[in-house]
Amino acid sequence: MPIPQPLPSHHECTGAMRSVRDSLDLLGGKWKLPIILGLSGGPKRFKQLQREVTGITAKMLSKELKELEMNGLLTRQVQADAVPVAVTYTLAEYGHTLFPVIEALHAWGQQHRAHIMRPAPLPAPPTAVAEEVLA
Amino acid sequence: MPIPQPLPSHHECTGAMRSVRDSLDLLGGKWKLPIILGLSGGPKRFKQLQREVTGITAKMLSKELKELEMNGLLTRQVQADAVPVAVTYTLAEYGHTLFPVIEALHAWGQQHRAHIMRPAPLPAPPTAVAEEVLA
DNA sequence: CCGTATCCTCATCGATACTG
DNA sequence: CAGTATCGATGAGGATACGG
Repeated sequence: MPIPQPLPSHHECTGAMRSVRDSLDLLGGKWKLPIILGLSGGPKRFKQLQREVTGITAKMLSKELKELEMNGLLTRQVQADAVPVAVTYTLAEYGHTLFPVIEALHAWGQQHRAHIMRPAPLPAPPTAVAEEVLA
Repeated sequence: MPIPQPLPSHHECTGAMRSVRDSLDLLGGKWKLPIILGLSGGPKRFKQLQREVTGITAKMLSKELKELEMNGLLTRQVQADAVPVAVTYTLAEYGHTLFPVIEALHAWGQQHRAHIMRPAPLPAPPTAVAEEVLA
């Protein structure tokens, strides 16, 4: 089964906003990022992934994986010969292009939490800390 | 009225994810970014902003502005002497720290839309195009 | 003009049970 | 193991009307 790609049109958005909304649609929701982060540690089976992404139900995991696959962010391999069937999910090359985005969100979020706790005049702008995050 | 800052605990998230969720909570939803983008063009009045952010209702605009103010991203000035009252919203210095994040979302979203249309092997990674976006 | 109050709809997400 | 089916809760967001 090839990968169809439904994209919300966001016809109401003017150019710049549309791209931002596209990203948010894909990364938003409760589980997309946790799943991607989980897979960034290497290919995983369904159940394995469910254990890693704490709290997610089979229904949600299945649904989210389907969406991520449709967008080319991960690939799905079935070993039909095994009993019971084994399915492996792998973060696609293309999925790696999300890392800068995730890193930006991570850096700002981290900085913001500190900012809220002790409102300093001008806290240092976000710096690169992505690598160990995704390790 | 000073600015209280409620922060969802995300106690279920392990370190890295929590920061990402913090950011997504703040930028997620339908209107946060459009409002910030709208204010990036300079201070605006309530009605003015509502016209700029097409489709938003007074209720949502009011609610979102309150949240953004609580997080220190914008400031609210009231000219009580004017009739009728005039209220001006300004993107705070701190709000500017979001630009790199917005830029990352914008760049990836733009790249992704192209990627979906014509799946090239390795499209050029996101490049800097933030400044004119926010102009 | 600057909002708030009320009521409503709908998508998202969770719980549980079940199938191949 | 890898999901699907069904039902139900919750909250974001919209429509409309009204108050300061």
